[in-house]
Amino acid sequence: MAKLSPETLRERSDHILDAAGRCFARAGFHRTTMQDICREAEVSPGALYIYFNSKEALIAGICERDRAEFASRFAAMPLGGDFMEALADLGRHFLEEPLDRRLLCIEVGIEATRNPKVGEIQKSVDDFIRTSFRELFTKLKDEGRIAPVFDIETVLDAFLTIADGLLWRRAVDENFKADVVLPPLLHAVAALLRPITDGAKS
Amino acid sequence: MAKLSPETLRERSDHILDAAGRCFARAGFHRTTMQDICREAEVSPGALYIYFNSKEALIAGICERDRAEFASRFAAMPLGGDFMEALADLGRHFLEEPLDRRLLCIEVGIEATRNPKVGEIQKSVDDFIRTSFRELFTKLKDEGRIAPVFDIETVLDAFLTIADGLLWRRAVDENFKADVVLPPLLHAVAALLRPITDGAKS
DNA sequence: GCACTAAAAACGAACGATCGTTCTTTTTCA
DNA sequence: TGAAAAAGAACGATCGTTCGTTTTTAGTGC
Repeated sequence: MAKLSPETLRERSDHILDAAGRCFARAGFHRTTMQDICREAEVSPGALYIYFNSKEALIAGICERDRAEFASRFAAMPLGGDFMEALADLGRHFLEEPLDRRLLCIEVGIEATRNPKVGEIQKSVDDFIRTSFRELFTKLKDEGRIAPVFDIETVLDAFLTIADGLLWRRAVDENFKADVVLPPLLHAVAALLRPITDGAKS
Repeated sequence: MAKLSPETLRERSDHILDAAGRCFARAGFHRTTMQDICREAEVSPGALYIYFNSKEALIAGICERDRAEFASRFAAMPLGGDFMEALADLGRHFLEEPLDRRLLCIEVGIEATRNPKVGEIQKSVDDFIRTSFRELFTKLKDEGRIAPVFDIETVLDAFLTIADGLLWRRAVDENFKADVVLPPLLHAVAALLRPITDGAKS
């Protein structure tokens, strides 16, 4: 008796995760202390350790949640109609995220190269994104709506590299302006995909 | 009397910096301990602190040296003749760096967002690179060798974002293959610059 | 060229601070 | 009221750094 309801448990765990996310984004994984997170979440160490039994678990938790959110947001993107316009929308949406999340994204990416557990989580997002775009590009090619000069896998590599450039720059460059870079980058991507408009070459 | 010659001092300081660089690349700035660096350099803490009086100084030293090396290497690049070929060379050269340096590059970039001293160093590299390419693109445009659709500054932003994508991916993606991504990315960059070949539009 | 010397360089045990984590106590709630 | 949840002082480990000691080194007189 006196066990908190699953919803309450989930609520408090999320609350701590939120606080941890802010701390990690602010100072990086290895410079934020457990005390920092406790202070940010207004929770005692004892309470924190009920929900996460190590700092590692907290990092993994952040990564996992970040992954899930990104995947679901990405999956909800409508890539059916005018796909170049949809890509632009995706880009804009992607670049409107708060600074917290931007830095966290980078932080996770680096941690993934050194922490196997985080590495696995990160890999699953990467695979998800790659697969999603591969399917899209393949479909578009099969339907004759694009005529890429390079094969799909190569175009995919280049496309994802450009996307990573945005990922990096939006986090690191304080003067970053989405509406400036997005048009030329979409132009560059169009050169890779070579979309067919009205059956005539562009 | 019995003071070491400036060359010897420089030698040993470089030796420590080398070791620190390897450690930092391996585990990141904030997870490598001074003991790690001492072990790697085969030097006692006391000796290390003669050459660098804090961990901060060591980080700044690494950044500074990295910056200088990159700048000089970049400045030595021949961008005179066929500039698309020169860009390809630059890219290949850039992507052949050892993994150590790749991860260090990313590490420095993040540290720059949180450590003012590193931030200044990083900014000076960024400015140098941006200025170099701005001058190149402006010259090419004035000479009628390129006909970009967007203005120079916008093209520059997009170009540097793509370059950052390479910077990130070559460090983080273990399956990264330079010879696969480089051709399509150069194709994309060409779409931005629109080089003029033999006076005819491509 | 060789002992001698004084200062610089290097050593490495040890310091205080702070880290992640635990544990005893107190509070909260079904 | 009894067990779960939260609190927060305290733990051992480890961090960056220091400091008393030893070793090395370049200059000196012979």
